[in-house]
Amino acid sequence: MEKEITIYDIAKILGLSPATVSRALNDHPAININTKTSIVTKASELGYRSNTFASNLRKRKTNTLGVIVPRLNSNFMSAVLAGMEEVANEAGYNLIISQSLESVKKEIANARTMFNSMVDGLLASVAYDTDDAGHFESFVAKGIPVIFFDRIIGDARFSGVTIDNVKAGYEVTRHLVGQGCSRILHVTGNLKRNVYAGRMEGYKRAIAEFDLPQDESLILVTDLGQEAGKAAAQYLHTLPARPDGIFLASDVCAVSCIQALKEIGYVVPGDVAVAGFNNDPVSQVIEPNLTTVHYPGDQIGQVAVKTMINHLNGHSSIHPASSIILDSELIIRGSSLRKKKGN
Amino acid sequence: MEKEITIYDIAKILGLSPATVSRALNDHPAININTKTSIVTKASELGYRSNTFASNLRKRKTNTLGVIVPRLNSNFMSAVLAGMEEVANEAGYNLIISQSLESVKKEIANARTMFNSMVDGLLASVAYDTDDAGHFESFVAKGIPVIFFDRIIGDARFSGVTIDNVKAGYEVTRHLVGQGCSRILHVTGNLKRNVYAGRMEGYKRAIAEFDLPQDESLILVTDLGQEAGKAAAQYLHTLPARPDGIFLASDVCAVSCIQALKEIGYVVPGDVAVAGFNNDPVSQVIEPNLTTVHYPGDQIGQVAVKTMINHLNGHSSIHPASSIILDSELIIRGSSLRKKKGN
DNA sequence: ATTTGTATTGCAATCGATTGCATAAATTTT
DNA sequence: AAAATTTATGCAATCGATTGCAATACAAAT
Repeated sequence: MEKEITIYDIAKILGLSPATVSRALNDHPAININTKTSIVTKASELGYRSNTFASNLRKRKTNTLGVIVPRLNSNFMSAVLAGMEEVANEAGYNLIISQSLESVKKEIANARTMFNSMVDGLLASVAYDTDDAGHFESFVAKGIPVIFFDRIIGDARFSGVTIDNVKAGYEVTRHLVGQGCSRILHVTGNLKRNVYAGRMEGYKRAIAEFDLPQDESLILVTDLGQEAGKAAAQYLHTLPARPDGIFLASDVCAVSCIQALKEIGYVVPGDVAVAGFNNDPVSQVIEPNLTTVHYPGDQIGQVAVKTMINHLNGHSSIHPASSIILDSELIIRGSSLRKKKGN
Repeated sequence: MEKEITIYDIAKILGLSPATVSRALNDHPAININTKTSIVTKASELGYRSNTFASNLRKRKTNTLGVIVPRLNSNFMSAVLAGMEEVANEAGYNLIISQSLESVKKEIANARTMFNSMVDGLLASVAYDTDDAGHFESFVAKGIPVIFFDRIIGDARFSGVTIDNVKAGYEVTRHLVGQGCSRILHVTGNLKRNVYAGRMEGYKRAIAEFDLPQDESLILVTDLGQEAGKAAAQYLHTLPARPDGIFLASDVCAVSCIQALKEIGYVVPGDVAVAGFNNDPVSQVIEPNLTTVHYPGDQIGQVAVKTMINHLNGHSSIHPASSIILDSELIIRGSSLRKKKGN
């Protein structure tokens, strides 16, 4: 554990002042090119590395972004993170990542940690049950930008990066209708979350537009887990007026639902057409392949971080309230295809 | 952007010295209980937050662990990260995560960044092509612990957390043999990596033990991607002496292989029994369900971080060279089941 | 030769928290 | 009552890098 080289060491060796060394290493224009070269050379020769803490302490900036997600281990989220990491890394920012495990309590704790770590900005996708943005107030108060992604909070003080869930939900439902479905069950998640509320609204719009039954018993609020998928299949089986289509707000849930439906004896899409959401890898493995909505996780991550960094550099003028809406895409596969033509 | 509260502010208000305030906030035993209480109260009243940089600068410790992974967006890796985050968070450590995208060059750059960020310890799973531990030397030199996980480097100066890949590979192969397979194709990844080399060695041992053909044409080195799975199916189809079993070192690859096999017209497991590795979610969706090895990602992550933190706290005495081997488990499913009984 | 300008470099304070050592006050021992 | 402890607090240096404001040197202009 040898001692670290500091700018003082370099200064002493070269007979210069620490100030000059510091400037040279930061490529300050006022330093003579020869001096600069010799300093840089000597620095790398000695294996000098800048002490981030001293630097951060002085500059009051951390070059670190905080990220809070509900869960790390979902296909979608890891795509988001991969996208974030890519952009952040390129711009010289580090990411501190934490997961709330869908618990508001842990989310609050994580936010506090991020706050105390003095992140330059915060990127968050909120937990299932989060009611308000109280735990993000402190960031606002200190002028630290907060950007929500995917699961955003409808609050005028934060911007968000997401897709048009209403439109996507509408398109899925319209597609099912186009395939001849006339009673469509919608399986969704906690409606506090924009993503699920939006998809449901899209569903309802399409239902209304095509004069289909607006039956409350056709909407099932669940946790969208694997069990929920099975339960949805059972539920459908018990309904007197049997639905002939299901739109589930998550692929993982949709897949287990299809499995359960097949077990009960239904034919997909013959008896029941099924559509999911997310374009998870499992959607291309289940038989029949699952109709779904491609959800650009990596793009969401990239855009969120890009927006954040631009904002930190003062290069942008995003209104706090503005949201960035990325394109999603309906992907039609076997699980809903009953007709050869049309959509 | 109001100004931050510092211990000096608190000291002034309470008529004490910054030293006392600092000690009180760190629960130093020499501080009077009443003094301590009043300081803590006032601090939270003012919304004081400790400046990590000043603290780190003085303490020469960052409470941050660096993590380098090949890719963030795989099911296995996100499980690992989730496990890591859980343990780290609980112990008050932050994680800085970066991905090499399977590129040695990026891995080297990431290592340098981590080094310059002065992480207290480094956790790494190396890229496909990484040949040596050169870029981790600097950590060793500075006495910063490095722990590899999953894809470890066989170097006496680093410890690692992984599973017994040889044993797992052996068990998979033995199982296939037990199901009546007599020509088993093994599809693997870059053999520089212990995980693939180990699985292959296990495969070879079983092959030798049961006197099956040790044909080099039965070993296929690929990148284990989806395309590789399809290619493997095609390859099998072209072999004059048709294999009746395939052991692929990754589920994702195995699943696309099964799909391609079925497309060509093979019956799984009737014509060809298939086994994968990782227990990825897709293994339970493909039909027939895929026989695989459960790979405890979250445990690997948890253990790696626990080991690291114990080491940092001086609580442990892991020899640098020692490795921690976690249990894996053969999970038998339809894709390899030809007989009703036995394995 | 004097003034003005320009290019480089240094001085010294600053960013907050920590900690070894010293001091002061309160308590106990002799 | 004086001495020895114990308890509680303060002093001041330290951790490295940054930066506004001089200061110096040398070239150009008058």
